[in-house]
Amino acid sequence: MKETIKQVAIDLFFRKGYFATSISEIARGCDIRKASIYYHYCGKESLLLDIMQTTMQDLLSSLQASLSDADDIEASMRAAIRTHVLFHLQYQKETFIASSELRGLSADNFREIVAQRDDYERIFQTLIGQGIDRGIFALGDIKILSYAILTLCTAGASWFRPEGRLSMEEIARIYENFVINGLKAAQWSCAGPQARAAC
Amino acid sequence: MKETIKQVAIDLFFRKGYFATSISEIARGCDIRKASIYYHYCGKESLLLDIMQTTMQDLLSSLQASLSDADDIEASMRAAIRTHVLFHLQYQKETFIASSELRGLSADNFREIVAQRDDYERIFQTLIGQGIDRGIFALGDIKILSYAILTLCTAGASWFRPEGRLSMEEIARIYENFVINGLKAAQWSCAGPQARAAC
DNA sequence: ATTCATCTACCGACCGGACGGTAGGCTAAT
DNA sequence: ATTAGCCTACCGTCCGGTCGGTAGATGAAT
Repeated sequence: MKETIKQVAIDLFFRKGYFATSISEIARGCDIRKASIYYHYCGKESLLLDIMQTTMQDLLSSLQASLSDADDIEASMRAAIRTHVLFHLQYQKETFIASSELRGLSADNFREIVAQRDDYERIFQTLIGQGIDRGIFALGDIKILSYAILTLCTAGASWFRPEGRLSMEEIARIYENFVINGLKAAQWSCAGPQARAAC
Repeated sequence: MKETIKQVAIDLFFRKGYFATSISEIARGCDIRKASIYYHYCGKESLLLDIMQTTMQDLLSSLQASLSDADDIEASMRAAIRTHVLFHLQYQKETFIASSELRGLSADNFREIVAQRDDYERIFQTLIGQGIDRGIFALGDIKILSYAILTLCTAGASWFRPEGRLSMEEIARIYENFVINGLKAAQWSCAGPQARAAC
């Protein structure tokens, strides 16, 4: 039942938002009464926290798993982007909640989730930095680039429709190439038009 | 006073979210009582709608103005991206609200705002399509590319801090080049590694 | 096999409080 | 005298959360 509550909450938080979803609604979705929710969860926020914690943990371990068998920087970056996008499309509801309902958390819980998010981002920033150091990627602002890349892919969860025209794999491939080429090509923009013409 | 109410609402909706903000809070921020809000606005939702309408209108006319004196496709695309990013950084609160609080609108108002958003997106899709037709941009899925580009830049409004390290112009330039090069370079990803090596 | 205590999972009823919104009165400027 | 602009006081509703209680499963002791 605890898992049922969680799934119903994920669905409602995704569709209506955390603050616009009431405990009674969640209970109705589980076919139990409101008070029974409090046997499994000590409050509304702990439900949100639970969703966010497991999502962030799964996201992080997905990334780590995908990086374990990549041998060079570009392959790692490609794997990271690909995994990031696929995870966000596959767990669309959970990731959308995790990235848009942070305001529903009290200070302590907020810090905890943001710390996990920062750990996750740091992996990308390290990859970008290594790529730049070895001349694989063009010079650029690492933080801005990481924000751009991550939010770009994360935003996929806000417009993706599973029944849509393209499959998750197709979208992941488009994004992977878009980002990698953006990272590589960015030097053109710094070097000016003559460098571009020389290519 | 109506403008004061609007500005206070923008600030609160941005910081706490639409559903987590109460009319009394807005009134407190304006130093008036709650009931006085209803002299200027007929309800909470009409406040949100007002914010969204003016934001979408300003956004659209900004884009149109920036396109009026661009002569070729690449220049138009650059201007469009630049304007899009700058607008989202400059009117960070308003654009964040407009893109994240759509669920606060009832069906009719929702349709109205989404229609404006679609008009806006269509301009980008047309530009991408023209660029592809004339061989300036690589072949690619126009809708996905437009979503990617727009959400990428829109997301800037969610992490940008005006007091931060980089100015709005610097960020706009990074994004402009990132996207343009992504659009151009995307052919590499379709053509395979040998095409990349040939460059 | 029966008893008895304990625990799990749930329930109906209720609470204080906050919410969005309304009715009607006051006041100062026109 | 009228009206714009704001006020106090209030409404019904719904919220998150608590409480005491209970049916039924479990399990050990008799």
